Amino acid sequence: MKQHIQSLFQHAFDQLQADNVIPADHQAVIRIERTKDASHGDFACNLAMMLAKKARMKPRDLAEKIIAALPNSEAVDKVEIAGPGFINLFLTSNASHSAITTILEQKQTYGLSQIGAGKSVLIEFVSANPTGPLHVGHGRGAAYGAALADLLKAAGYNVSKEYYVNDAGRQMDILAASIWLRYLDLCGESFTFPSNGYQGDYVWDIAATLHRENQDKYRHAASDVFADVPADEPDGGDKELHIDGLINKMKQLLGEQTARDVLQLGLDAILGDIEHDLGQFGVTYDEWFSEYSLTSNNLVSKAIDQVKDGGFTHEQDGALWFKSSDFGDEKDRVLVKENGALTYLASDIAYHANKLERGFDILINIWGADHHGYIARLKAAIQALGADASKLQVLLVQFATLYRGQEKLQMSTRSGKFVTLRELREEVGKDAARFFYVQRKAEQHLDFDLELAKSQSNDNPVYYIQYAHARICSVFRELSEKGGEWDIAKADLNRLDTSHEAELIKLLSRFPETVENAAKAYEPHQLTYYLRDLAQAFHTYYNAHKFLVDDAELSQSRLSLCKAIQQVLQNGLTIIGVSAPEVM
RNA sequence: GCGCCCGUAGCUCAGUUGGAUAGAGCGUUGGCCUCCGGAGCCAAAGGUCGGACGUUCGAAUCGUCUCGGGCGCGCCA
Repeated sequence: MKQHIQSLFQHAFDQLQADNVIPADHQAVIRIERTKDASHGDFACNLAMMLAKKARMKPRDLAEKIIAALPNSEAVDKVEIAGPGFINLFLTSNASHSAITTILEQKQTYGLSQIGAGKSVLIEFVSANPTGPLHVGHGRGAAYGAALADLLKAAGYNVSKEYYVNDAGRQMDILAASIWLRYLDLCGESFTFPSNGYQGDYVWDIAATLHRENQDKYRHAASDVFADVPADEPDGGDKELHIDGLINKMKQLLGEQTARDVLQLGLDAILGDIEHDLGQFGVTYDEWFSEYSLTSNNLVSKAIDQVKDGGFTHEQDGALWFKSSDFGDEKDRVLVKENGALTYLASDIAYHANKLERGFDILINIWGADHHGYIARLKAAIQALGADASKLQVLLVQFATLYRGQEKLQMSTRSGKFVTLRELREEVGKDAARFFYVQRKAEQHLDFDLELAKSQSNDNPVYYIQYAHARICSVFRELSEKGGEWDIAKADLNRLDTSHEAELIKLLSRFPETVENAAKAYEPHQLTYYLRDLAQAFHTYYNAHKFLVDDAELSQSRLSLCKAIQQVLQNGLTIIGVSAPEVM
């Protein structure tokens, strides 16, 4: 409908240019807006005010000429000039009601858009180190990423979701060493666990598996393991040197391959746990991309060579540097350390080279806000690889602060209260968690109140919206219990003439635009506000009018409207990963 | 010190990309049918959009400066 209106104005604009009212070379973007106030009609256009200067006319005079040039349309009831020169359009009731029939015909596909047709997007999100279970801090990235993916799909994009698994590097070695040490403990060795090792219970669980499957096969005397290893921090040494010494000793005593096997066992267990957790959270991936696969296939050194061949590196202090400052980064970054080891950036460049090779049109990375300093160097890398920096969109998600009512929860591992995403889900439920995480714009700090998320009242927007859906379902249950049946053929939508109904129909017709705007801006939160508005309008309607009335034509008309509302609530909730229950 | 994000009602936040009288929820106050689900509805009160200057027909929105809060500035990942 909006497009139809726009084409009318475009026609008028062309006409006025032909008549030399507006300079022929002038280009104008015609914007049609929804009105806020019903007295301003359904749509408004500010074209007259935009062009007044060019046409050397008063806005209101120009508006009259524009209106005179507007082609006739069956959808438009009347046109008015208002305020400083707005042109307001009022739709005919038939045109308004067409939204209902459209929704009932298109069902689940109502609201889908084609603005992304033919474009492919890779969304990488969460990508937490597989060294332990997911934290509530990861939840926001998970909920936002999944909702954004579904939103972009709804807008017609071809979307792939990916989790980058950091299964190479020092953190993984520390995990492997932690598992092996716990295993040695289970074998009966006694020693002090390193202060920098992973202390969580899940490490014990993995060690127990290792012990169950291999008995004492990988056992070495603690005295051998700790011989010549630098002292730990509590003993006056350095915790980093201590753990590195233990890692080296593990590789030496077990051999590289066996050490990798231990690592792999831990990795599989933890990653399996993460995948299961996210699955329960309604978040799934198309690809789990292994960082280790990059190194083992030599892709990292290949990527470094590519950057080097482009002339974007230099050597200094025995290290190889990437001249990212050539592309606007504050300073250059190390790719290969003095000791020959690769930096995280090096494998990240290889990873993004791989993403580019796979031919995506848009690469979206969702990161925690604390990583914003990293954006410039990665964008620099994209350019060094010969691609356009704008291809990479890094979306930052601010931190969420957990509250229990007034009480702010400390999310430290040590406090032991409420740390994992699983606990959050178990406490407040998937729907509430998903909704709360996406109801704020990503760049807003989020206060997540557990009490509110659990409360069953108007305070809680999730239940409020779901309740609207369930209520409609309940009306139809009541209808069939009374032996009635919904049949739109027996409806006359012109009977929907109350202000409540006009408001609802207007909201329903706005859904496709809302999806489009939210997708363009990467802002799923726009949907949460839309859904709340729609639910509220329905609850108001419900209290003001009865649907199951003796007047069959009226009753069928109202039921048709209800059915359309139910459909849109369902479509919207689905995009943000929240269920639309028939009973609550 | 430099960079990024945020400052809107007592609290938590929207604000259709520069439009008409700045909107919701919570909280406060007062109301609602023996009725299709009260997890609901109606109403009232509540504002110098952090501040200043600028851009123009028009600014919460754009620009400069300034104040306040969060985060980041490793040969860590």
